[in-house]
Amino acid sequence: MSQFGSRTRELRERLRARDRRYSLRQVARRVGVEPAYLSKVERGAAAPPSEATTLRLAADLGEDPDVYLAMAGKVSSELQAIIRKRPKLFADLIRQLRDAPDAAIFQVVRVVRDGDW
Amino acid sequence: MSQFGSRTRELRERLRARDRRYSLRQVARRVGVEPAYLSKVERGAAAPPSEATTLRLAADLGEDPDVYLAMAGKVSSELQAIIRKRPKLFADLIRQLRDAPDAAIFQVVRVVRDGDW
DNA sequence: AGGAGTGTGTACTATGTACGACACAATAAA
DNA sequence: TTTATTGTGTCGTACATAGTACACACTCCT
Repeated sequence: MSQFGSRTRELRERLRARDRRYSLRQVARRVGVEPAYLSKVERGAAAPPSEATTLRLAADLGEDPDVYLAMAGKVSSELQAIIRKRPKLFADLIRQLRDAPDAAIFQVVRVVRDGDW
Repeated sequence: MSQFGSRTRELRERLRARDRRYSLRQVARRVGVEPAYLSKVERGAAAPPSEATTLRLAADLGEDPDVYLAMAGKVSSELQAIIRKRPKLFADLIRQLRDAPDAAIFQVVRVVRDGDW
């Protein structure tokens, strides 16, 4: 539904063209799941894996963890913990930025990072 | 563990002192759960309720939804959806603000809201 | 030709989530 | 003093999550 599976397969096959170590079975072994399970996930016959498994998969395929979690329909529990510490502040901020253009958000990140404000 | 239960009981009893309609049973009825269940939740014998139930409870007790969800160890699925649409941007931003003082975050909210940037 | 490696179908399962149903004793209201 | 209301103890359960185990047919080396 969120194309997590097909995207994973696409990515893996792309890597596989250059490196035979990216067969479904070998990826499954490195990631620590059964091949049959990964197969089902890639075909969308099973829901995206848990956060932990998704992260190991992202690492193996060289993908960004947050983006990959998002495709799996999740938000990193680490980020959630940060939000939960100051729920009101972060909730307001995030809703405020819901419709802001990418560039605007990026600028906020930069301003905060450079900390001269 | 996150004192969701005891806080709920405390709040409810405070309201009850002024308004008899805040008995455990009547709150449970309005919120749409069984009294036995709410009792267990308040005593910490059951985990905090689902997001939907937590929100109805917060509304009945006049509490902030985001703060109440946070006490329940959750982050609103609405906020999660916003983050998932632009995971990289929001993940960076939130991590960037993890250690920022409250006032700083609040100022970011204000700057964004007033939109003169 | 034979073995290694490949993806997949079917069946099963352990753990967690989120409650409901009912009965009970204690207290408060009429 | 009935009657109603309150909080709670015990038991059960429907559904989702996150997978495992095994067998099977196919393909690729060598």
